[in-house]
Amino acid sequence: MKKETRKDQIIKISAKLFKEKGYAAVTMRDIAKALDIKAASLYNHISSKQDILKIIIISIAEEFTDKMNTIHASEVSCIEKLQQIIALHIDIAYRNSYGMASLNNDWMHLEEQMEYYLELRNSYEDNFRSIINRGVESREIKSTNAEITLFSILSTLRSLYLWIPKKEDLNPEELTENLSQVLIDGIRNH
Amino acid sequence: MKKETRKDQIIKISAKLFKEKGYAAVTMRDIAKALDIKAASLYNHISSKQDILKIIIISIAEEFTDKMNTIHASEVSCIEKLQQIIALHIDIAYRNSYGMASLNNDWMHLEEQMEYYLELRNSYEDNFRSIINRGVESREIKSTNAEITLFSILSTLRSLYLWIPKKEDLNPEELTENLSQVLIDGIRNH
DNA sequence: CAAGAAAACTAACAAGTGTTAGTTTAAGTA
DNA sequence: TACTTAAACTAACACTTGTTAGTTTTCTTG
Repeated sequence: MKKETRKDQIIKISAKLFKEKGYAAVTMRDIAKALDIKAASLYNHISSKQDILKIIIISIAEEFTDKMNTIHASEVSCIEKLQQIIALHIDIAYRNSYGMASLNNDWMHLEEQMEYYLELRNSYEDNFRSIINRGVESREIKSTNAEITLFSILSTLRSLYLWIPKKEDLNPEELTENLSQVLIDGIRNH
Repeated sequence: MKKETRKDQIIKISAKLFKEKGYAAVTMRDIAKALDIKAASLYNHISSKQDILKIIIISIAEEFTDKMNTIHASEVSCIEKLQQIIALHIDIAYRNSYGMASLNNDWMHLEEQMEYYLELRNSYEDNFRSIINRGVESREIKSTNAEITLFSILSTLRSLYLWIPKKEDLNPEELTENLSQVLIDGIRNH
């Protein structure tokens, strides 16, 4: 375990500030003040404000895309794949809830990397859609409009970063279990 | 039906720009350019940039809170109340998807009105929670962690604004029907 | 300890920010 | 037509923005 470099600290504190106020509203002087240094000193470690955003967003997006590829390729039932996707989102949201905020809300401020980001995101969503469609074919999943199914699950998972930091009493395993229940089998009592 | 004033146009185009880039990244000159006038001319109609944001957010928040009060007080089953809430979100997202973006993402840039906004939001959420808890007591709703149930439904509904503009083929009634199905009874085929 | 590198500093820049003051033009009314 | 008001304009303001240049301090290592 390498120790935390100054650059790591900058990324971390920036992600926190970006979550609180959004990328555009955070200034280099805000970031510097949070680390108790001057704004110009940041440039010994990062090359621009854009650079900070890029590092935050692309690393998470790549992790999602990689792990989704693994899940998509694995030989388990569709329902089990969905459970693994839910666990993946919960895991990342626990480890990096600040970064998740930027991924969701600040990606439009990427410049050169925007295209690459959108490729990663589309790849992720295509795999997700493919899993659901496969599930409908094999009759594991109801044949309600598959896009609605995808939308509903994905928007819940994408919002986890807002919710997890407030509920520290719940451990990831329990949350994965309960959330899978709710998303897959609904809330109505029979 | 009063005709659209210049102020209405400013609010509308601002909401659109706020959705695309976020409140902080949109300048008064951006808004003016979209209306083909100069930035200073905006001040004949609104008193500040803050003022625009306040008008966008508070009007929607009040509508949600009002209508939620009505639903909460009505004499129908909990499941029916949930369906009405889903219909309410879909209705507003269809009518004002730009404003919904600001409500979700830019509320932290409210200043004097932030406190009031948070009151409205808390009132809304408390009513929502109360409906779910009532449903658990009456055994209409599963007794899985009620906070997870609330979170899951609410985050799907809050994301509708992102999704509705892309799926114009689907009408509101059909969407309400299908989304209720997914959120209440889940996606697993039995 | 000496030397080189890493990381902080001060000072400044050019561009862009929200907003105001004062003026001109267009629209509506008597 | 004359008058009033609404809504546009130009010009400027004080301040903030991301970033660079050049310098000094602190840390690391032989």
